[in-house]
Amino acid sequence: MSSTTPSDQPDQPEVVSAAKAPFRYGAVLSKAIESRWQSWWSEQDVFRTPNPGDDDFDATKPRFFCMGMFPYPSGAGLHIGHLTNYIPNDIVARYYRMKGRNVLHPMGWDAFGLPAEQYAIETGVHPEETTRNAINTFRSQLKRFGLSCDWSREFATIDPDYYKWTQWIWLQAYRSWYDHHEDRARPVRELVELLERGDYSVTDDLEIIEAPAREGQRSWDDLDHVEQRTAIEHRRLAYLSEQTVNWCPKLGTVLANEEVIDGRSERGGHPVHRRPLRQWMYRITSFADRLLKDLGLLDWPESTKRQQTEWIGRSEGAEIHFRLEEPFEDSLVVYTTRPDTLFGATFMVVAPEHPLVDRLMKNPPEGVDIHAIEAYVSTSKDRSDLDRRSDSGVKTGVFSGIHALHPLNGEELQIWISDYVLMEYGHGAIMSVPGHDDRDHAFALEFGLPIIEVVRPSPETETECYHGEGINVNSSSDLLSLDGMHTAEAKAGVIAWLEEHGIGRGKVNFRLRDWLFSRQRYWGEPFPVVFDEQGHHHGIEDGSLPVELPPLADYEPVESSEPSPLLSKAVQWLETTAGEAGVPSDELDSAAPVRREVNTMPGWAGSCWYYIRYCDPHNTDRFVSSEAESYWLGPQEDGPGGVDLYIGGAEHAVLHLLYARFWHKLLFDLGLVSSSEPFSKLFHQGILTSFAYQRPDTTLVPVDEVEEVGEEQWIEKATGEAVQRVTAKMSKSLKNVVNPDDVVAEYGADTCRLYEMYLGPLEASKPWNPRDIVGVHRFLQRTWRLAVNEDTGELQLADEVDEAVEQALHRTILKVGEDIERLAFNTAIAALIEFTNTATGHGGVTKDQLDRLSRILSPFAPHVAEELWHKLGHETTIGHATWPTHDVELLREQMIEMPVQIKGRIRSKIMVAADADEDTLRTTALSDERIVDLLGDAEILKVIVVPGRIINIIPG
RNA sequence: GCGGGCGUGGCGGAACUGGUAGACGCGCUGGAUUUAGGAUCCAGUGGGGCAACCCGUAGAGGUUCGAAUCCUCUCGCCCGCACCA
Repeated sequence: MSSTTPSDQPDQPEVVSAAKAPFRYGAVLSKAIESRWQSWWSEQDVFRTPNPGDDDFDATKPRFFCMGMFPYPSGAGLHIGHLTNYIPNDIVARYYRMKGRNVLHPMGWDAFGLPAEQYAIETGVHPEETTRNAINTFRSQLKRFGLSCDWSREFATIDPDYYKWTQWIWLQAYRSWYDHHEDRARPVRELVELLERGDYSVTDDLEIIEAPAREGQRSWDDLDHVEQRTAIEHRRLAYLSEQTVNWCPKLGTVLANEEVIDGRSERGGHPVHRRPLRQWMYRITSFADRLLKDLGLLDWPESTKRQQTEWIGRSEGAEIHFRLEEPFEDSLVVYTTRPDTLFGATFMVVAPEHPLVDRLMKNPPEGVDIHAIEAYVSTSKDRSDLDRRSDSGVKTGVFSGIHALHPLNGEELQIWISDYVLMEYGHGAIMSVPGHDDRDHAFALEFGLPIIEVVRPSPETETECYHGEGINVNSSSDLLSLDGMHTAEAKAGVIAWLEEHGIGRGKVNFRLRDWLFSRQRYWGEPFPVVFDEQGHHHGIEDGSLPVELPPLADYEPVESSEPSPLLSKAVQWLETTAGEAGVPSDELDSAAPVRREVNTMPGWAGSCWYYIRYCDPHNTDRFVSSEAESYWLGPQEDGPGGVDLYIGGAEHAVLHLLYARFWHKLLFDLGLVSSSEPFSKLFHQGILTSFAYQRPDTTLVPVDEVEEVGEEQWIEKATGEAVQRVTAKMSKSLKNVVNPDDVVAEYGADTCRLYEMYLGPLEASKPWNPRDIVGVHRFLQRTWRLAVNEDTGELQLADEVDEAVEQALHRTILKVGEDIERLAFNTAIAALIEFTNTATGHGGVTKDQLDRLSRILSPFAPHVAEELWHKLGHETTIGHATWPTHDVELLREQMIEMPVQIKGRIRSKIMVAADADEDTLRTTALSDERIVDLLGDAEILKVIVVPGRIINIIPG
């Protein structure tokens, strides 16, 4: 590394008021220091991280890969909340670098997606341009904070060099299937081999089964080309499917389940309607069990693991076949988690979308009131999810006119149609047990259906609608008796009986659904797939990637009830030939006309694997080299591998964080990455709030519409009414967003970094109070003054080591290191402040002490630390200095003060040798003057001695 | 409704596996210095009391020699899920 050091003196401050102390640490000086070192770091490429294979790579060092969730560059620019993500990362990165690790600390941009497109529509400027501008703004704002990122690894998800591989990964899924025997994803060609060999076979419905063909079943070779295609389609991990989807007319696109909250779009809060549509899906459900199980390997916040657990929603129960009455020959299949309550099933309910309902309407049996059914089905179709949810608990429904037979007692059970049963879960049909399920209970009461009690908490206790486990009653027939059994036993009993009679089986169910992956928007990755004239899809060969997003002048969505992908406007682009598009020649003749897929990928696509690309961002041959991948992401002794520390907002708990895990597992199965999980340790930073003003009716008033009229008193300008100051999440509409540039201008970046970390625990939501910033600024000022003469700018240091200062420094080195490792930056900074105060009171620090102090300060305030470091004569960056060591011996105090309690109340304090044994402590405490006085001649029953902690005397 | 988390000075927050509650910062009070300061330095700062001492970690109980920390109930706030059978 070059030793060129910029001039030792900062630019001469210009402000008159500073004339008295031109080298006092303040806005002017901090700015000079910060810009000097920022340019030096960047010119000298100080934080470039060598990769395995590079000349300057040191393979003996352990790695540390830490990153924040990359920002979505918006037109509004960086705000203070972004920094709660990137500053902690930078502190940790700088710390581990000093502790001798190879630190990978990159930055990039999440740049495709809806908000950028909407912003472009609002401003009339193309998203490519607005997004590039926003990236430039974000980059320079972030650099102003002195982040020690390796900027040479920067990329954006909209770079064709990047999304080429996003498309490539999608193709890996498209070309894979899930082997449930081996519990892993495998290439489709291996599935074809299994079918060709006859190990696997195909049913008449073209479903692949993992067993050889049975007598009379057609073999793979007997199927025609289209049939073979269809069979494979049923297995691809990226597949086209006609599904009921969440269509948001306002956003002009469909949305994934994860993006719909309470029937509204997660972004914008627009109503979402359910409608059938043919869309690209990801078979994430195949990974459900592993996504759930492997949470156990992760050092993640419990709340996030819980959210993913609930989202995946594993439940154990049974599938039960109820025979339909004559003339139907088949049965109605239901899923239940309480097979033990089978004797309590008094009717059945199917969802309005259930196939049985269709059959009834097409071919109504005698006596069925078809009009009522049609009316009900059509009403529920029009109702959104939001309307369907009956908060009041009132249930709607209609009798289908037909019955099913209870498998155990032969009773005829009415089959009802109601939208409280969801087609998407289980089989879209339930057995209703109104005695033990609230919803069934409400339905039974509404429509006067029978209720039977079959479980009691104890044999004597009758209850109204008991959901818990207990003892079975009223559960006997000629075929089976469960009476007197406990719930677990009864469940097992029913399942065993069902399996024995072939009318049901134990079954594990998941709430997780497959991931709807297409969007009808412009600003996203195009799918690397085309359709031939028969409508069959063909993946694009690797060599023809990326499929570049065509420039489109008119990307305004048409608000309509019919989804219409914007890319269908790019007529030139979408009509092409197989050869032009890159369809393998053994699939289609190169001259064959094809149409490109006009849907685009959702905003989540690019963020599903960007951490992998950071390891090797400029690779043109592979998405990542295996050397780089296994070094930076490979498994470690203490975890599954992946990013060592990932910091980001909790709002991504079941979106990005679940999707990325899914992609990673897919890549892992295909041997493309070496770890089974992407992020071994995850941390959520808390939200920053700031002052907002509230009317008496609790509505909030924008900050600039409020005037301060006295101490702690504010009025709304427009009305003159008093408003109350509260803290609220920063938002554009409340105009209470803090711009980091303003803080930097007033105090400098080091102060801003320090303040933001000093506010409180990283994970907590905390209020931003500008009044408090001055505290940490003063700390930097005092630390500076501790070592630098404010008139001359020269170092002024103590000659003699003061033992108290030396000991305090060792204690601080230890404390700061420990606190950084547990991400407790607020207490680390408090320790630094304490040290500076101690040193100030003891005549300052020596040169050697300043050397160590600047090193432990440097992760937090890198610029001022770098300045001090160079003043000490160092010529390379402090960022690569080693972390100072602490002497354990020195930390051990000779004499310590110990509290002495009588009956748990502190009555005195004694000075004792730190290593005094229990007897000595007891004797010293009992002979303490005050203790003797207070005890008088009372008998002493007991003395509790906790060495180093406390002595507690219990008199009689 | 279900699940989870959190309630500590005027404010932000400290307090390791139960062991001196209030570290550190803001604010406030007094003093020093300065032509002046929203600068700096020193001292003080949970409440009550002259004091010994008493009371204090949302509230009420409990366990313990000892509880902010563990247990039970109540209240308040925040987050997640929400007809998933």
